[in-house]
Amino acid sequence: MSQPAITLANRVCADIVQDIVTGVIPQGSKLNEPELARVHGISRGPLREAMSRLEAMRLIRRIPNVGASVVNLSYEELLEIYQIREALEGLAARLAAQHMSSQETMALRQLLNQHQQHIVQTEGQSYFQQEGDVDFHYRIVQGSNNQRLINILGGELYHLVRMYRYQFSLSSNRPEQALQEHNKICAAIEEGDAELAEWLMRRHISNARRNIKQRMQADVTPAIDN
Amino acid sequence: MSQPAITLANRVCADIVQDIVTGVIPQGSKLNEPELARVHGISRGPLREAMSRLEAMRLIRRIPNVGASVVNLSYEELLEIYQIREALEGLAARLAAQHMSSQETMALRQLLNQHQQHIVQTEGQSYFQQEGDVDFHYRIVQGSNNQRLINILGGELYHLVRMYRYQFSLSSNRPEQALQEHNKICAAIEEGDAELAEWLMRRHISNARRNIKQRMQADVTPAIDN
DNA sequence: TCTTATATTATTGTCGACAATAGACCAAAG
DNA sequence: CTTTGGTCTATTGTCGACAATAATATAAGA
Repeated sequence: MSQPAITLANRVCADIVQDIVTGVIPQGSKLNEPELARVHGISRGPLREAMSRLEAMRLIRRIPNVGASVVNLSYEELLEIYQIREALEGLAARLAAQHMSSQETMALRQLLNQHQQHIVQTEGQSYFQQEGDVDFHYRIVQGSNNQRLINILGGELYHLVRMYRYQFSLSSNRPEQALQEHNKICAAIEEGDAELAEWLMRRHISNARRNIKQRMQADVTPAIDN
Repeated sequence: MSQPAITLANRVCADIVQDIVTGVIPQGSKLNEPELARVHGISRGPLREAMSRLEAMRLIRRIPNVGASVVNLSYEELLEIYQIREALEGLAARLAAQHMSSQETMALRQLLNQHQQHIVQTEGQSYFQQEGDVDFHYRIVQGSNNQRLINILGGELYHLVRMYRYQFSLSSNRPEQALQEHNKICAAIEEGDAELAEWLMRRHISNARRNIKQRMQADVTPAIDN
C-alpha cells in the first residue's frame, strides 16, 4: 500500500498555504519566485505549479509578466464569502440531513459535546478556534455527499475563511449562542429534517454575517460566529 | 495601450478548454504532455501551467506520476452541479435584482426579445445554444456584483455546463416555457423584487434538474432548460 | 526643477535535458 | 496455464539556463 505519492509541488503548496493563512507571508506582499524556491529548497518549476494552485484557491493573484501577490482581505470580500456560504452551506445542511449515517450524526453530536466542555473549561473565551476535521461546518459539508460542493467549500472558500479568522483575529463574542445554534442544526440533521436544517444553517450564517457587518461599520474588529 | 499580456499558457489553456468542451478531446482520454505540447507548438512548461488551470476548472483530473485525464461526465455529477447552481444562481438573481442598473436590465430584456424572435424563426428548434455574453444566466451572474460568486459560477461550473450541453446534446424540449420563466425572472429583476427573483430562479433551475432526472431514469438523452 | 526619453536591472516566461516513477512486457517457476 | 518476479520503456516530475517583459534608475532637455 503506497502513500498518495506526494510531489514537491504538493508539499510546498501546502506549506505556503499555511504561511499565507497564518500571516507569515503578509497580505498584499509580492511573491518572488527565485527566493521562494530557494527558501523551500526546490526549483522554480514545481514552485510555479504550487502557485497555480494557490491562484485557484484565490489566495494569491497573478498578473502576467508582473508577478503574484497575496490577496488583500477586505470586509467587503468577507461579506461576499458569507453570502456564498449562506447559500452553499444551507444546501450542505439540507443534503447532510438526507444523507448522513447514524454513525456520522453521532460523531457530530459528540463533537458538539466536546465544544460544550471546552466552553465550560475556558469560560467562553476561545470557542471556534478549531480547524479541519474538528470543525462543525466542515463535517456537515463532508456529509452532504455532493463531491463538487465539498470541493468548492473545502477548497477555495475554506482556506480563505481560515485566513480571515487568523488575521482578523475573528472569534465568537457569543460562543454559547453559537453553540446553541449548532445544537439545533445537529438535531435537525439527526431527525432527518432537511428543510429545517437548511433554514437553521442559513440563519446561523446570516447572523454571523450581520454581526460582521455591524462591527465593520463600527470600525471594530468583527466577531465570527461559526 | 497594451493588450492584456496574453501568455502562451493562457492561449493554449483556452484552446484546450474549447477542445475538451466540444469533445474534440473525448471524455476520459488521457492527456500526453509531450504530444499536447508538440501539437500546440509549445514546451511542456507552459503546457503544465495550462493543465493546472484545467484542473482548477475541474475539466481534467490529475494523479501524481500517472497523468491527467479528461473528466468523465455522469448524470449523477450533472445533478450535483444543478443542486449547486440552484443555490448559487438563486443568490445571483437576488443580488442582481438589488444591484443591476437600468441599463443592464434593459440589455437583459433586449436579449430575451432576441430569444423570442429566434424561437419564432426556428419554430422552437434550437433555443439555448448560445454561450458567453449572450447567455441569460451568464448576464445575471455578472449583474450580481459579487466577484467571488462570478468567479465560481463563471469559472469552474460554467465550462462544465457547456461541456454537458455539447456532449450530451442537451437542448430544451420546451423552449417556450423556459423563455417564459426567463421573462418572469427578468421582470422580477426589473422591479427590484429580490425575493421573487431568487425564488423564480431556483424554481427554474429546479425544473431543469427534475427534467434531467426524469429523462435519466428513462434512459434517454435528457433535456436542459436554461 | 520638472518632464521625458533611455538604459539598466530584476523578475517572469519559456525551453530543453535529466531523474524518478509507473505501467507494460517478458520470462521463469509452480 | 497461471502466477510471480524482474526488466524495460514510456511518461511524468524536476532542474538549470536562456529569452522576454516590466519596473527602476539615470540622464538629457525644456
